[in-house]
Amino acid sequence: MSRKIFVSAKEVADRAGVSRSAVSRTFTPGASVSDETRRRVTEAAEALGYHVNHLARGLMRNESGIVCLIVSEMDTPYRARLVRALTRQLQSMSKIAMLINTDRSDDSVDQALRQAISYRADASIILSGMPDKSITDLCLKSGQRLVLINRDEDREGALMINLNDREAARRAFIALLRAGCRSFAFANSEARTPSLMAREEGFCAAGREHGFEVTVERFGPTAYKSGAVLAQRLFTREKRPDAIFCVNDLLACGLMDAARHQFNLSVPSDVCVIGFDDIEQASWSSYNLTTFAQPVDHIAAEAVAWLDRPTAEHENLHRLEAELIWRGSVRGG
Amino acid sequence: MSRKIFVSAKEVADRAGVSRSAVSRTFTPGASVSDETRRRVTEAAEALGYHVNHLARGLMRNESGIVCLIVSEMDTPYRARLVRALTRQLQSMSKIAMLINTDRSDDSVDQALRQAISYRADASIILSGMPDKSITDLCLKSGQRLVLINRDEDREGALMINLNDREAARRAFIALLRAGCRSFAFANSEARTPSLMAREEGFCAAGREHGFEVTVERFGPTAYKSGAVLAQRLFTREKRPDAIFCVNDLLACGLMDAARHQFNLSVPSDVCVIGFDDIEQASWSSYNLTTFAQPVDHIAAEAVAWLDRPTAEHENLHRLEAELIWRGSVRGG
DNA sequence: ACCCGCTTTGCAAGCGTGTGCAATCGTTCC
DNA sequence: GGAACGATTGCACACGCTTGCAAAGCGGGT
Repeated sequence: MSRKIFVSAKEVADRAGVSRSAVSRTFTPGASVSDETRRRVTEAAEALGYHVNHLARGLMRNESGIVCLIVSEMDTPYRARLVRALTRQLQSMSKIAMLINTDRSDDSVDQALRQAISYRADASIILSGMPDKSITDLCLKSGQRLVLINRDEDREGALMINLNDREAARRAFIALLRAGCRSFAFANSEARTPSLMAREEGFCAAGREHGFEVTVERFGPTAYKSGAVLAQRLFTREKRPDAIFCVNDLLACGLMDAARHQFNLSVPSDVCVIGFDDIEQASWSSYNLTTFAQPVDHIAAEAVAWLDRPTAEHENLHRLEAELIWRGSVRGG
Repeated sequence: MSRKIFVSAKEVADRAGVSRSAVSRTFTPGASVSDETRRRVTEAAEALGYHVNHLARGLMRNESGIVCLIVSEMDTPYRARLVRALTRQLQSMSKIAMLINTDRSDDSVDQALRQAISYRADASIILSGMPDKSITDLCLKSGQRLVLINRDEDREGALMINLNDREAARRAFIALLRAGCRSFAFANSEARTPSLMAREEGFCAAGREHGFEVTVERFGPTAYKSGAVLAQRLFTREKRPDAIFCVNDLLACGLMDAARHQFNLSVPSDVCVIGFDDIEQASWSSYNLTTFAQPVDHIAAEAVAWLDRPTAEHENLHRLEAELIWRGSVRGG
């Protein structure tokens, strides 16, 4: 099949007139090599186009340098940005990202973790879906690090990075209340992910505390298209809401577009809208959406930094705050 | 550092009461194993949580199953979609994607290819940037497959998948001409990538053929924000264009938003706009942008399929057509 | 009873690397 | 001059796997 011929340390050693160990040591930081040998080795390596075989190195060192990113619908703006931030961070720590797409079925997160084990990844970072406990246990028992981002479910021994969704939802409600709104709605998808549900519950709870009923609608995937359907449902009620908190920005964009083009409502004068994620489109002037920014770079930095820290049983649940970005989709501000 | 303890074939063999070769063969499709042994091995493997070590397997087989995706600004809608399609395709051929981010400096695409070599990747797929010839030669000489997507520059031995940008640009011009436009402009970034320049040249050439001068403006990166600046430049000319072909959709969205909100122009009655890429936002009702769809799935499928085909020196330049998606940003249609 | 052919199995070599251990070499100190 | 010491270096084994090769098992035909 594939005839691949890479140059090995042996050949470099022969050309440099040293032993193979010398070559190995030259490429191992902190190993004992004289300047002269190092010079001759690097020269020979350069001439031959030698590159250390990371597969073999990983085999010996029991440390592959590979980190698996497990994610579905990775072309979603928020996910894509997170993946970008993670790869950048990983590379700056001289690790490398393996990207596993779990779009297909539901057990494919488990499949992905099996891949991670097969390639002896040092760690796996899960951005979507939730694996079975049996397989995460296997990972952890094998000594693999595990990071769950916005997954919310508990996994002893893994690092969990979650947003304070409830608190953000509460702040959203207060912002809308202060803007003079009196009829509140929450626009959700049917995904029922823990973090999405936390936003819904937080918003409803805040409503109750202030003596308001919150209308909740759920439909379809967490995407632009669902926004139109939710708009249809919300704006045809006898009591039209004047404040809508959307579970994320994509949905908010779809809802705003429907509100304007389909129901001739204007934002924010007829209805105030708040989103979540602060995707790039939220700042586009057609939307100018007030929303909560996920601290993407912060999340990525924290996840990656944790990989190199010695295991501490305690304190591996990080809860970060989402920052409210004021734009024009809410009155006042 | 990291104490990783994975179960090895030896342990499975011991538990199953067979030789280590037997377990290896059990996990090698097409190898000669009796049903009875296979059963006992799989059972033991299941119980122990055994997974073949792909690092070691790659070492022996001289085939790692790894394919590197080299890409910068991967959270851009078009790039993200391509990456998603590629990972899906690769996984369906039981290969795995390594994602290398080349956001940083300019030589980093060379660095990325060195990583690909270090991990003995079977192939590299380059979505952005252009590596030095010396390093691509090293890859090819080592037997690595190389795919360049929309890179346009020639590399003997690599698969090159390009769009017919000039032809698309020509069709864009004709579409605008038929819509009754008489004052044409091309909105470009300063990136000057070959494929972007081909769109510009194709559009200008078509204009000349029909006896029209085409105004060209270039500014900044190929992004939403640049659209506003280009709108500023174009709409403050004494002779305001009534037709603008934008080098991509992001830029077109920015330009349309500026046209509407800043210059009170309406699309398509005051100005017709065509974009390129058919990103998701192009179909959002705020934009409803007529644009050219890149055959993303087709590109991904072709790239991945080529990896398994025996080397054919000829015919490794594929030129695909972009499909014109008619929406509402051009009159008539 | 013997031989032939086929399937299955174990042995052992090898893939390219890291690293402990002992040997070598050059220096310094008494 | 000799001993002690630190810096280098080479040898050889280990990592976990695949696979060619030969041996073993087995059934059928003569």
